[in-house]
Amino acid sequence: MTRKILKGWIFDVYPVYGGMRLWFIDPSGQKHRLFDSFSPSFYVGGPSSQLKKTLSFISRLNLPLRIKPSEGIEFYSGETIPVARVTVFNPLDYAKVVKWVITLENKKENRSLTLNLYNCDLSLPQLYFFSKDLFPLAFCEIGVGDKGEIQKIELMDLPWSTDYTIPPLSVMHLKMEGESIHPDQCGPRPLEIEIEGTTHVIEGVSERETIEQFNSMLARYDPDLILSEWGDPCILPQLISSAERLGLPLNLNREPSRKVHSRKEQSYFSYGRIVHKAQARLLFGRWHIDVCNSFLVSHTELEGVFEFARLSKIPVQQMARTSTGTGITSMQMDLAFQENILIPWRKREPEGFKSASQLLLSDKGGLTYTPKLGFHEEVGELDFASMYPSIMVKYNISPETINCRCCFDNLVPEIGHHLCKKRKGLIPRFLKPLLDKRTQYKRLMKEAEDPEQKRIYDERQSALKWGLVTTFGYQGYKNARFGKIEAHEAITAYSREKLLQAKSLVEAEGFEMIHAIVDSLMIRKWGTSEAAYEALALKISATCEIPIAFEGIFNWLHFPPSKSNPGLATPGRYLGVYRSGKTKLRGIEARRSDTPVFIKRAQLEMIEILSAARNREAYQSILPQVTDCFERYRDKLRSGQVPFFDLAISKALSKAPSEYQKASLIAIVANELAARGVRLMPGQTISYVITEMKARVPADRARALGFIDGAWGYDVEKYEALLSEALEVLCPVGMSTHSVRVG
DNA sequence: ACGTGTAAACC
DNA sequence: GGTTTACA
Repeated sequence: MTRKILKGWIFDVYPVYGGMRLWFIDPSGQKHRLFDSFSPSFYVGGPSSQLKKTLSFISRLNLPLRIKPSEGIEFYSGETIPVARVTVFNPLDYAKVVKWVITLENKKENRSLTLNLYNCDLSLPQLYFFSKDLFPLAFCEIGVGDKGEIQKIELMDLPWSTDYTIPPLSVMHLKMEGESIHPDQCGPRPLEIEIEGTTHVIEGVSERETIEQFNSMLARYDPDLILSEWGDPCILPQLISSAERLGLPLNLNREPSRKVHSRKEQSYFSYGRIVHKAQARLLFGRWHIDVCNSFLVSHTELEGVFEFARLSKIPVQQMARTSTGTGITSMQMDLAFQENILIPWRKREPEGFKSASQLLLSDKGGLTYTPKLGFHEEVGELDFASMYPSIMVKYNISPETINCRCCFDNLVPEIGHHLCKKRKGLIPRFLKPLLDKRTQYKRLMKEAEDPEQKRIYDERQSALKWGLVTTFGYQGYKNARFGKIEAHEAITAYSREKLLQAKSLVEAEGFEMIHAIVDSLMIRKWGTSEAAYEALALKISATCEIPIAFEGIFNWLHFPPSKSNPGLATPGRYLGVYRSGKTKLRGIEARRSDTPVFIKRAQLEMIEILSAARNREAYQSILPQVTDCFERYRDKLRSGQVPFFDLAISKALSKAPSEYQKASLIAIVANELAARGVRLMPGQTISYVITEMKARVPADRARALGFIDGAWGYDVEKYEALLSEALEVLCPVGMSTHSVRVG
């Protein structure tokens, strides 16, 4: 038996008969199709008579499996309990066996006899990576037999490493020609493929030729990654169905004889909001990532997906399409797995009893103050860094440590909960290295000289930030595997205490509060130096026992009046410029996803002009320049020459088009699209241009971006009004004489 | 398979 | 005043 030694990266892993297919890429970019034997296990616990019956049933299933007495740590109690370990020899049988046990359980009438299942609802790649201590994109050395069977894997990499490398990937970019509009929501356009710096447009040819050209492109370049725009909901399904119809092969997969895996689209209701997940097309031995169908790609680029895949041990294609919540849950499950903690199948712990007075106190969330209205100079900002995760680590907040059976004296402020002092919780143990890794990336980012390296570190730290934020959110989510509402309440209770402590400290030092919200303070004492702020931050950190950082001093900071209550400012809508020249924008048009790019561009340009102002007088004297800028944009609008794409407003549907009661613009356009045969699911985003806001016939008020043509014009007056609003937030009361009113 | 509260814009 | 969407 010849034996080859390979060095390289784990690229893709999925179950095949008797084990896992493992695709490996070596430093020269060569791909290796390997096999690793693997038999996944799950655990069953519960009353022994019940357990015996169930186990004797599954042993009669006629599937190769082994049942062995074993033990594991129960998550909530921390006690070691006896369980039966069921090992399924063929991974392809695994889901079947688990399902049998679950259906058997559901048939039981007597609920008190219900069995507990553990480690049973993980995906096979996750189970494989957890049990073999490997992870996606891990660099390792592999001993391979002559049939591609893996004999030995030596890991030369760690998920917690910050200086890892990514294999050399050949990337094919796949999209429809032109602007990035959902292909279902516009007319037909030719396919555009870009690879190795060349762009190919497949245009004006038959379906057959399209498939043939696409196949030859795949054969010629053999890409590792197909990076598409709308590949999940449109391009791949169309290619696949034409190939099927014409009886042609379509070699999207590297694994021969495997069909492309399809996941159906779905809309689901989650806490009063409809979320839409587009259908997905996943490949075997090759990655397909739709940049329009990935939260992580759109917020952190590919580096964030790689970082998350390595830490969560979820394969790259799946990670790109899943939520950060699923990612962090997988990281937590991995930690539990390594410590022999049994991973609960479903959350069964009922919420602890809460009295009415507790209810009033505990459900308050973070503190929010009403900011001081208007224009301010010399305001300093202090932010608690990763406040919620720091609190969870510092106070040992975790579902199994909150209201433990032992430490009744270790009370959470305000609310009646207490926390364990004896056992370190899973969540803090998971968070500590995550917080540290993000700190490291932020430091590396500052030190890096190469801008490309800087970008990579920035994307990775930003991915970890999403992980940290979600960990807090998940504590309050009723179906979270490792979450508990009481833990959520404890975190916000501590956060309020910290902010109040910080507030009274700065006020005692003679600072005036301009604004404070959750983890951030904006304060002023005329003439305070940066060094004095740094000293103040140290003092607060010492008192509060969690780190607060000095962010900078604002040359100016403006809280515009609320539109519904002009006497008050709103906490979520402001803009300012630090002495460093950096701007901070919150809640204004330029930050909103439903603002047309034309308006965004105009507002950002006006803010850019204002960012030169160092104080009130300068701001006031620059305002005429802003007015000039505004007029330039206004004239462009009036000329009628602004492209529709720049005027498009994008919004998410909250219901099916026919269910809208009011003829809002989004309802009008959703119905227009539906009439054109576009299938729209709640949660999907649509884009439209306002054609005539006051048209008597609702259908004339707005048109879908993808179907609007030169016969239509846009509503100049309406867009001018939007532009004026974008200007207005920049004009503080008392300085407004320079602003131009349009009407 | 992410929370609650709030603002704002429209019909 | 109700409905709808978006943001922190």
